[in-house]
Amino acid sequence: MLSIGDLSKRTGVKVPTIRYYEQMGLLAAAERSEGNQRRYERHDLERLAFIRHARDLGLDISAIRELIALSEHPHQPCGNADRIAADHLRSVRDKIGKLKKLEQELERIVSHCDGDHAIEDCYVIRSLSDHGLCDHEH
Amino acid sequence: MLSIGDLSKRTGVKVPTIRYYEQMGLLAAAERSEGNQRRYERHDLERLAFIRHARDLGLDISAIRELIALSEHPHQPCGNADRIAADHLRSVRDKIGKLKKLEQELERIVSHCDGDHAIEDCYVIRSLSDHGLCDHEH
DNA sequence: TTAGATATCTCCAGAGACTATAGATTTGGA
DNA sequence: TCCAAATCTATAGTCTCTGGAGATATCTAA
Repeated sequence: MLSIGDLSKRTGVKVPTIRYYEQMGLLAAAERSEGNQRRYERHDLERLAFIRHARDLGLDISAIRELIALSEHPHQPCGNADRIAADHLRSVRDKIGKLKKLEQELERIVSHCDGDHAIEDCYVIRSLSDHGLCDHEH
Repeated sequence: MLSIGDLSKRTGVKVPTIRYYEQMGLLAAAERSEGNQRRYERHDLERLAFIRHARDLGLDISAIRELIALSEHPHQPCGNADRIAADHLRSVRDKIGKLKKLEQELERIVSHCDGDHAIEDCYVIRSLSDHGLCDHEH
C-alpha cells in the first residue's frame, strides 16, 4: 500500500495534482487508512502512469477520460482510441506549423536588432506596431 | 471616435477581451461618452493592434506590459526589447522541439493501430499504459 | 418624436489544469 | 512517547480570456 506521497514520487505527479485527478474522475476514489489517508495499490500506480503519459503527450483531461472508459471495455473494437490519438496527432502537427511561422518571424525580428540603438528605431518594437513588416499574415 | 465594438471589428479582438486588457493595464482607461460608454481614438487602435500582434506571437501579458513600458521611453537603448523577443524565440524553439518528439511518438502509436481490433490489443492504449514502449524518454 | 433593435455598461462565474494556503489530523521514526 | 513530516479538507488563486444577467445607452426607421 502506497501513500499519496509515495505515488507522487514514483510517477512524478504532484500530490495536489493526484487529488485533482481523483476529483476529476480520472482516478477512482482511493481506499483510506484508519486515519482517513489515501492508500494506493499497484493498479492505481499504473493508472496514474497512464494519465501522466497521456498528459505528457498533450491529451486533455476529457480525452484521457474517454481513453480510460474505452480501456475498461477491452473487448470492443479500438476504433475510437485510434481516432482520439489520430485527432491529437493532427492538432500537434497543426501547432508545430504555427510555431514554425512564429519562429521565422521572431528570428527575423531579433536578427534585425543589435540591442544597441534607441527604442524608437528598434525593429522589435516596430515589428509589433506595424503588422505590414511581417512576411506572412497570421 | 470609435466605440468598443468598432475597435473590436477593426482589430479582431473581442469586446470583453478589450475590457480585460484595460483592466490588466495594457490599454489606458478609455475616454467615455456622456452615457459612460468607451470611446477610442486612432492611437488606441494602434496600441491594441500592437497587443494583438504580440499575443499572436505568443508573448504573455507581462512581457507585453514590459514592451509597452519600453516603447514609452523611445530614447532609451532597446536592449531589453531585444532580450524579451530573443527569450521568446528560445522558448518557441523549445516548444517546437518537444512537439516534434510528440509527433513522432503519436505517429508511431497511430501507425500501429488499424482501428479494427479489440481494445485489449490496441497499441494506442498499450502505449499509454506502458512507457517502456516509447522510443525516447519524456 | 418615438418605438424598437442593437450595443454597451458592470459585475460575476466559469473554463482548464493545476498550485498554494490555512488549520486540523495522522503517521513514522528516534 | 514525542515531534517532525506527511496528509487531510476546503478554499482561493493562477492565466487569459469568455459568457451571461440585468440595466442603460445609442442608433435607425417610421
